[in-house]
Amino acid sequence: MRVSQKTEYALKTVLDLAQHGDAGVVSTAHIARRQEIPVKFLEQILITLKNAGVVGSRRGPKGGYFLQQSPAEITVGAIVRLTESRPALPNNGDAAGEYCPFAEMWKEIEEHVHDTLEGLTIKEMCRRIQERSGKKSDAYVI
Amino acid sequence: MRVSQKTEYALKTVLDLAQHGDAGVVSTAHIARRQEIPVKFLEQILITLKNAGVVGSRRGPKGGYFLQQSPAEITVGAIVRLTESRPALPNNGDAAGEYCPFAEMWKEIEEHVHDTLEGLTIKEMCRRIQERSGKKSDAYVI
DNA sequence: AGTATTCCGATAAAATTAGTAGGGTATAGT
DNA sequence: ACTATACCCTACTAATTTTATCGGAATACT
Repeated sequence: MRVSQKTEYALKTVLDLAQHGDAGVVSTAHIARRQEIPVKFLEQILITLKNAGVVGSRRGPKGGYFLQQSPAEITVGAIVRLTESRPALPNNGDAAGEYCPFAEMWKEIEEHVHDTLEGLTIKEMCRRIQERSGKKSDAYVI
Repeated sequence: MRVSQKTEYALKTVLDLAQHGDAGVVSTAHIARRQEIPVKFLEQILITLKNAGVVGSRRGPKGGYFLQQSPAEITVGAIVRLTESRPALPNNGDAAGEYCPFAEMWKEIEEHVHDTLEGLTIKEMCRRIQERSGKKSDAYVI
C-alpha cells in the first residue's frame, strides 16, 4: 500500500507553482532544483498536469509553467488521480459468484481516502506551511 | 496506492481456515483450490502466517494448517502488516529542514487505514458472509 | 540567427511483485 | 521399516511497475 514517487513529485510541483508563481511563470529547472526532482522526470509530470488542465505553459526563453486553476480549486485528490492511474485497490471482485467481504472493506477504505484527498486543496496546503513558519517566527520573537 | 495480491491471498487464506477448519486441519491443496491461489505461492504465505503465530501446522498425511488464534482475536490489520511489509506511505520526511504538508496528510490517512483494519476481525468477516448468505436464503424462503 | 525553454516519444535501468522449481523433513498408515 | 502425504525452505525466474534517461523537435524571445 504505497503512493508513488511520481505522485509525491506532482504534488510538490503544484505546491511549488502556487508558492512561486506569483509573478508569471516558473521554469522546470527552478522547480526541479527546489523540490529535488530529476529534471527529465519532472518534464513528464508537468506535461501530464498540463494535459489535465491543471497548469499552463509558455515556451521559449522566459517561458515556464503556471497554475491554470486557483489553488483553492485544485484538490490533492485531483492530482493524485492523475498520477496514480492504476486501480487503487484490488477489484478482486466476487470471483465465481462468491461474496468476498474484503472487497467491500477495501472499497470503504478507498472511499474514505478519496474523500479526504478531495477535501484538501492546494490552498489549504499553502496555509499549513504559512501556519508552520508563523509559529517558528513567534518562537524567535519571544 | 495498492494492496498486493499476496495480502489478498493471505486474508483469504485465514478466512478459509476460519470457515473450514472446524474439524482439525486444512491442507494447502484445499485452500489453494477453493481460493484460487497458486499452490507454491500459498505455501510461502502460510509459512509467513505460521512464523507470525497466526496459524499452526501438522505435518504428514492428514496434516495441514489451523488457526492458532481465535477469529475474534485476529484482525485484518495484523495480516496486512505481515504481508505488506514495506513502508506504507512515503516517509519523504522534511528534506533539508523543509516542512512538507503532504507528509502530515499521508500520515493521517495511514493512521485511519490502520485503525480501520485493526478494528476488523476475521470473525467479523465471517459474520458478514453469514449475513449475506442469510439474506440470500430469505429470498428463496419467500 | 541564436538561445532558452517547453514538448514528445522511445528506451533503459532499477525495484517490486508474482509465481516456479526442486528438494528437504516430519509423520501417519500400512 | 516403507511409503505416501503434506509441510518446510531456499533459491531462482518472469512479469510488471516505477523511475528515470536520452535525443531531439517545436516554439518563442532577444
